[in-house]
Amino acid sequence: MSDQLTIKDIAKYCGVGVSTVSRAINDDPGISPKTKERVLKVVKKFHYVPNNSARNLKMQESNTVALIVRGIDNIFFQSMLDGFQNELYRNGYDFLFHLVDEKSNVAISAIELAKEKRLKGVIILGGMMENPSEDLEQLAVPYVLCTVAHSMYTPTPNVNLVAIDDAMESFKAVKYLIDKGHKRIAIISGREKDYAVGGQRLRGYKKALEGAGIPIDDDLIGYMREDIPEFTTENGYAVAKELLQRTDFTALYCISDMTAIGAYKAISEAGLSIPDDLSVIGFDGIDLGRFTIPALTTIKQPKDEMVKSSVDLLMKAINGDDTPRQLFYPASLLERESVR
Amino acid sequence: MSDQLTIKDIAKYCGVGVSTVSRAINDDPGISPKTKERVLKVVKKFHYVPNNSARNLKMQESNTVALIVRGIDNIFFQSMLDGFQNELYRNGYDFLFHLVDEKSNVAISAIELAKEKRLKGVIILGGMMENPSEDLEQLAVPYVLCTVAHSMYTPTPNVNLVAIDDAMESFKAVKYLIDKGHKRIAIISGREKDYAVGGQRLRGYKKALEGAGIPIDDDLIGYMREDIPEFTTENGYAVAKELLQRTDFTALYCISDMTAIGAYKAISEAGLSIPDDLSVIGFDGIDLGRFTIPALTTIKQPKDEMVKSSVDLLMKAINGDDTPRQLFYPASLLERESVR
DNA sequence: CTGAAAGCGCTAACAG
DNA sequence: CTGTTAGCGCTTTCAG
Repeated sequence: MSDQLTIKDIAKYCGVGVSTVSRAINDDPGISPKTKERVLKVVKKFHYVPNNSARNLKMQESNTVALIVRGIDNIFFQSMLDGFQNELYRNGYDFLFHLVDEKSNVAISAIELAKEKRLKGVIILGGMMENPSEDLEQLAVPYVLCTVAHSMYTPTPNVNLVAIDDAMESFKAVKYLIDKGHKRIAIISGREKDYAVGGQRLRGYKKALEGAGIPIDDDLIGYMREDIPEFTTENGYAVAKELLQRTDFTALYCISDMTAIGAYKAISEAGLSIPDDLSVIGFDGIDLGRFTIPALTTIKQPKDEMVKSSVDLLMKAINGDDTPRQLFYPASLLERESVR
Repeated sequence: MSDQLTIKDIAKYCGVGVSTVSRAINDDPGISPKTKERVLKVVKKFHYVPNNSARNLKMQESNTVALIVRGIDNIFFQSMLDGFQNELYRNGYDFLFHLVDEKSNVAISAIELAKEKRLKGVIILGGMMENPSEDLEQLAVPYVLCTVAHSMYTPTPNVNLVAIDDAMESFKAVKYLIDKGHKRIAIISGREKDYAVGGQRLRGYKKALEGAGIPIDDDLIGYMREDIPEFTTENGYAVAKELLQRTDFTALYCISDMTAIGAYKAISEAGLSIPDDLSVIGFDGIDLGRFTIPALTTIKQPKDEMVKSSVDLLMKAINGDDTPRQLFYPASLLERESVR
């Protein structure tokens, strides 16, 4: 717990100027190997590390792209992190992961961070943004929104966007169930007031039912409980339990894999078996779904492609291409063992 | 994508000095309400956000404590995040979560971050540190290590430490199995070269067996595969499968709950049933374990207490108490349904 | 109550 | 090759 070392201290100790120290630690070619070695030895000896605030402040630009995520609990997003990091590295950029807490405003965090770190670009992952181009107007660097939801009736915003069509994919899931002969299909949807991802997926559910001439029964619609974190196993368990007590059905559509895993438990406790008594389909395609018993049939989001093309879009934008693009990727039906 | 606004721009636009703007945005009392309002209106109008690098550089101190974690994949650590954040807020500190990637050195990241952000304190969560007090010598602020492992034979380091006794708790798990009458008990351990958490837990396993006069059979020891991320469901699945093919046993001890979940799958695929044919016990006590079928019996780490006392220790240290303490918490056996 | 000016620690001209 | 110095954007004395 010694006092804070600065570049000056190192310079003084070595009997050189601060710029020489700076050159040494930054691999600047304009320094003699001897001096460099001498300086670096001292740096190491005292474990000197430069102050990044000073560095960031001075540097006109960095080589860093930040990935900003709100809330860590989403396991689907977590599984994309590595991909982003690698893809960015591959493109020669440093990667900065920045978590913003649930209460904070993502847009403002992004703007702050961009200034602070002189970012080259920003990728925002997940969450919901009503007016991206407006909220992010002060974001002075290129950015792309990856699976950022906007509310149902907002026209596609004028920004770089990578996403899936939640309503359509949801439709696909339910259609699949219908094609399998199911008529009474329950859903574990998002929160009742969710007009973003949850709302869209619920919309797809209703559309599929209507398309097949099956009347919508409100008893079959379960909304995630407000008193339990969203999209969690626990919430899925609680809602499935309610559903099971309230009414009958032969298939259950869970708008996220994690909630489906909770539903498994409720179903098992009800003495029912999957898929013999009840079919279950999930959404997301997380790895865990391979290991549930039975393995979870689900709608798999093409996360690798989404990661890759998010980065590609950002690279384009960084390199001066200022036409924003909206890329919607098709998800795929992953048939495993939970539907019959 | 306008140009970067600085405090000067705002000052100029308002026709005031920069210090006045600074006072306005920092709620400094020494400013007339009128001017303040006028300035803030302009700030809002242009969506001005100050540059944190400049701010951090200038500020002599912050009010921030950082939580540093290496690698996000550990679901057990994830479940502690919220607790840390709340506990720190409750103590009046800002919370900064900082993720360092697998390749980087946690100690250096901590030192850098402390300088950059003028941190008040640091909590390091998880990972492994051979010589904490040495590696962190340049960390100029108080810190505590929470569940940071050190290798088997290192004496307890002279730092603030909150942890469980991995070997002892592991012993407890295996002892429980033995008391239930099991003699052939397999283990899914960490990587073969893991001398930290994995090694300790393996040690506890061996000790329990020896204590009961059961000879150790290397065939019963499964090491996590090197080609699959550690402590994952996938790894648990792969190792359990190998174990099942290689030998017979009536109980399986998995040193992490996530790997146990993978083992469930392998066991199911082998046509065996839990706990009738095979008992399984995990380690960690993650929420998911409640929802597996059958619910997972496990050793539950007292994470809430560990979080709270990590923060307490840090508060003490920040307030001048410079006696480092090592707190080892007892874990508890959580009997659910997977052992018989 | 307000503005001018110093300086946080660093990098990058620039001059030697 | 090396040292001196300006200045990144901000907060904070210090005068007014």
